[in-house]
Amino acid sequence: MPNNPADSSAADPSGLSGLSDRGPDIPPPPWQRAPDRSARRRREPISRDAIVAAALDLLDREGLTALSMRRLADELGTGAASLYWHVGSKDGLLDLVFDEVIGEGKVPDPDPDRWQDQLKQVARDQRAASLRHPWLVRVSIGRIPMGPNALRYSERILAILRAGGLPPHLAVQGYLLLIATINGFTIDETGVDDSADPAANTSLTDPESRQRAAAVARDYIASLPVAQFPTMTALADEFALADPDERFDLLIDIFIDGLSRHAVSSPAGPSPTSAGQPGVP
Amino acid sequence: MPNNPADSSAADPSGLSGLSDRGPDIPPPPWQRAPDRSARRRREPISRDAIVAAALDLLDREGLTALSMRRLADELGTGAASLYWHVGSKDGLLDLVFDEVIGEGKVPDPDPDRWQDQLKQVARDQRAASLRHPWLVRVSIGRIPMGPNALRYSERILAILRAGGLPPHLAVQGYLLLIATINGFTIDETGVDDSADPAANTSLTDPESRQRAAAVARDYIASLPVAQFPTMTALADEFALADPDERFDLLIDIFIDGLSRHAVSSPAGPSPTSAGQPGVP
DNA sequence: TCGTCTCTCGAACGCCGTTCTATCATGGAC
DNA sequence: GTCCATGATAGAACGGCGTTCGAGAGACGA
Repeated sequence: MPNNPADSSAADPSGLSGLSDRGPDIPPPPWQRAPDRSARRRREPISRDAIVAAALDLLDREGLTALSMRRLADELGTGAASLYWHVGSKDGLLDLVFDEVIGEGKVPDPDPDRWQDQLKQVARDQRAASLRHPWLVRVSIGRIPMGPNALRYSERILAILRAGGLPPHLAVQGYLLLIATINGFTIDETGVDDSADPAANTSLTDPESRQRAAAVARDYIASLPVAQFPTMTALADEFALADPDERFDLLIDIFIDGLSRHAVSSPAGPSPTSAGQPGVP
Repeated sequence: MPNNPADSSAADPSGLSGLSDRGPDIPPPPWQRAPDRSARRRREPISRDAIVAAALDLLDREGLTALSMRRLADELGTGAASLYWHVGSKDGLLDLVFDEVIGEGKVPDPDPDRWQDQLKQVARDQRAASLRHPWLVRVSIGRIPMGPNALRYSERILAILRAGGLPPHLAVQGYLLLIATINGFTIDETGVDDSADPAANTSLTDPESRQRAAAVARDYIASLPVAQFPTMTALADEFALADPDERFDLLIDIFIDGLSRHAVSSPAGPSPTSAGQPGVP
């Protein structure tokens, strides 16, 4: 009789479910741990939200390359196969994680007089989020943002563009281009990969190591043959002085100013109420 | 050529790599074929250029996911381990492939009166190259372009910017932003991945399937609750009409026009000969 | 002839995403 | 109280990946 019926009520209440390990009364060998199942069993059923939260945590802690289904399952104290019941695939999981992070972004209610400043602030916030989660842009690459949070996000940005007087066509084009422009800037700002292991995420946050890397690049460019690279060698210092914050501000200034000038010269009716939508004045 | 990348430093943390199976002097059993080695031996030594060419061919034919070291070695009639003697790593190989493709791009000699048109043409050419090689932008992501062709490419673009009268700082910033902007646009234009297998690369080239995908997106957006998404539902048709060519032209118009206006309002001396470089008038 | 150097490559290591399948726990139907 | 459908877990395996190791083949100068 393999199990004591008195104390095993939690583990095996049916009593003799007996089978699995063949012989009727041969106890399972000690080296293959069949028991203790009750300890971890019914730990509490992992939920899809818990998986997404753990994935987000793991991504922020160790970066994109550290996220594997096995590793994530370990983090949750379960097996990799269990995750597939909840999220379908790794790509599906990344869909959920992406939409979760997009939900962090706050977009203000449209103010027609300040639409350009509002857009610039949205752009800065988006870049800040991408620096906070260096894996974000890379995850977003092949992904059409159609989660609920992404839709809300798009809705509010488009509302700002329409409130600013941009005609429908230019509003949509401008929105798509704004996102693409921000991503294009941020994607090579977020380095090769991620924090790796020992808080070595120096390429982004630490200004000193960035300074050092810039100096190396400058020295290399300056060392090129002048006859073949007259312009670059003359501009070598400028490569070292490149400040990402300043460059990003320059980019969105160029973009939003240019977009607004295209707006006034657009032939389409500038009245934003042409579509009869209630939320946009 | 003394560039053997194998430095043979300790790569086995467990230490005990030597063991597994083989005995000291047991001859190989006849059923495991040691011979016929002479038949394929000295086929002709594969070169680094041949590897790069084969990788480029494989990428263009079947896309980024199809490129693995094993697959590429098969393509060359050799073993995967052989490639590592020539290219060091897959990443090193991608460096070479990337620089090879960058070398395709032709940048005109600077014409001070036409610098904006010249830059726009460079941008269009770069986008065309990224559509011709849909894997290009994805390969370029974590990669600092420092190969010989990339340096020549940068030199010529910077020469155009300087010839246009942009001060040194703005020329470098504008160059970096131009590349980032083009990449940001092209990266989500080149789809999820690649041609996969049966000439199914419909997402980019075939206008009909793109039309159909746009119609699906429009219908989905139009089906959203109007109360929650007043702006998006009103603009649903615009999402279907989005023409990438037109959108790209709009983007570089906005960018180059904005850059040129920043140039004239810049405090730095606009004389392009201030650095004493011979190649730029 | 010998030794050294360049180059090839089968085998293995440790990872990956994913699937199969056996199993357990639970709760409603009878 | 018993039975069964269902939700959920997870070990084992499959095929593939990048990379390394070590044995060896050929070329070539001494």
